Amino acid sequence: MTVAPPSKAEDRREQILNAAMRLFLDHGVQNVTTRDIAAAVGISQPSLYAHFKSREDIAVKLSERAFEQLSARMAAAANAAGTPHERLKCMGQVYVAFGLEQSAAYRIAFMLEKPTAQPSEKQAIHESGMRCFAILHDLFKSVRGSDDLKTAALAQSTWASMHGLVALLLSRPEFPWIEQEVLIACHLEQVCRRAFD
Amino acid sequence: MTVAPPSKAEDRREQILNAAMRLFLDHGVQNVTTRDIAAAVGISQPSLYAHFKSREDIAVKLSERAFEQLSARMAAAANAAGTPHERLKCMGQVYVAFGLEQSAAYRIAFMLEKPTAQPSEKQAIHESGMRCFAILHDLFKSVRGSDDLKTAALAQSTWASMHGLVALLLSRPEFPWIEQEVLIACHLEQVCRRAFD
DNA sequence: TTCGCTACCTATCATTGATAGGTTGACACC
DNA sequence: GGTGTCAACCTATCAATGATAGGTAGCGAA
Repeated sequence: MTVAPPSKAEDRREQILNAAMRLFLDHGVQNVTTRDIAAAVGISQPSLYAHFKSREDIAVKLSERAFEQLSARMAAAANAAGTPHERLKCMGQVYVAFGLEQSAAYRIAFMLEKPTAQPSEKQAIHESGMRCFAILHDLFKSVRGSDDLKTAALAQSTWASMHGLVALLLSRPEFPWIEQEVLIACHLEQVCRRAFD
Repeated sequence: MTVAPPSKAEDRREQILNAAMRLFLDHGVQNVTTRDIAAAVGISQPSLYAHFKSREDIAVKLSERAFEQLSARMAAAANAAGTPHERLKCMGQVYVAFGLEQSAAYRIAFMLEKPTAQPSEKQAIHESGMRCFAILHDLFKSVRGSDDLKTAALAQSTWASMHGLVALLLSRPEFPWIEQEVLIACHLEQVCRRAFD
């Protein structure tokens, strides 16, 4: 039967994704070639195309996978105990920590210029991000008890502030930042204060 | 005398920069080739290398030039009349407007992954950005009357929030944003409120 | 004229992402 | 056993791209 062929192909796919993620993290998404990835896996470069449609496809799949983790962590923060203010702050901590840890995935999702952006691939990564934002938006809707323009504006503004810190820390590591933990704590405090007003 | 040779070379350099900026804005920084730029100017592709060290060098020069404009606009906002809160808000408006208008330069400066980042080129763009941040930082220092850790934290946090909005609007144009002007106004209001506390 | 310099050009690389087409080995079926 | 089929992989090769090598037309000064 063809019920459950835990095919070697699926294993290879995992190997490729793992190797690519490691290389992306170590050398930057833009500085890793398909030949690098293939060599890390131990196969020829064209063999990658038996498992993925393109180089970008590998990156997109990695990003989707990472965003499922982020969704889960954000949902946990949203459903945690505590005041809405505390939950929002927790969500912010989770978001920033995710961006810094999974920097390659975060870059792919939010910081890379769209190539020609095939609707299909872009759509997938877009929906991953949408699910994450929806969790934040829902928190604002439940706290404010409505879904008006102001609520959407506050949620989008809050997201922008969270993203800004992650994006700057990733793209300008040489900047004379104050101690990172202090900066993150201060930023989240500023962002969350009166966030729902 | 070699006093003032308003050489044709300098004109060509300007032509190249102008053509490159237009192409970067129209098609995205990553989707423009050196051949595209050369064709737009009407010269051969290798001739570009008589005026610029590399493709990235063109991008860096464009970015530096744009950041001088930004510095000037931010300085004007900092020295304008009004309360510190008003001046900060004005600076935010200037910053966001700049990022959206000069999106190619903004991307080059803040949103592109560093290649191997030659110290020389990276240094130049880094200093351009530093000068802009210094204007923001000075406003915080003068308002708070000190230059302690908290002051630096607030200034860096504020910058991150500003950057976040620009970066997200540029990188996710397909997101269902509320009306842009409303979002920007709301975001600046949130960021500037109690910014100095 | 002849030097030398500027601003170009054509020809050509090496590196990439991607495709074409063939080969191997395992398994099913007669 | 022979034979077909299929997945997984390979080598060879493209086209596009950034960058270099080396030559040349024009022009002003000695």
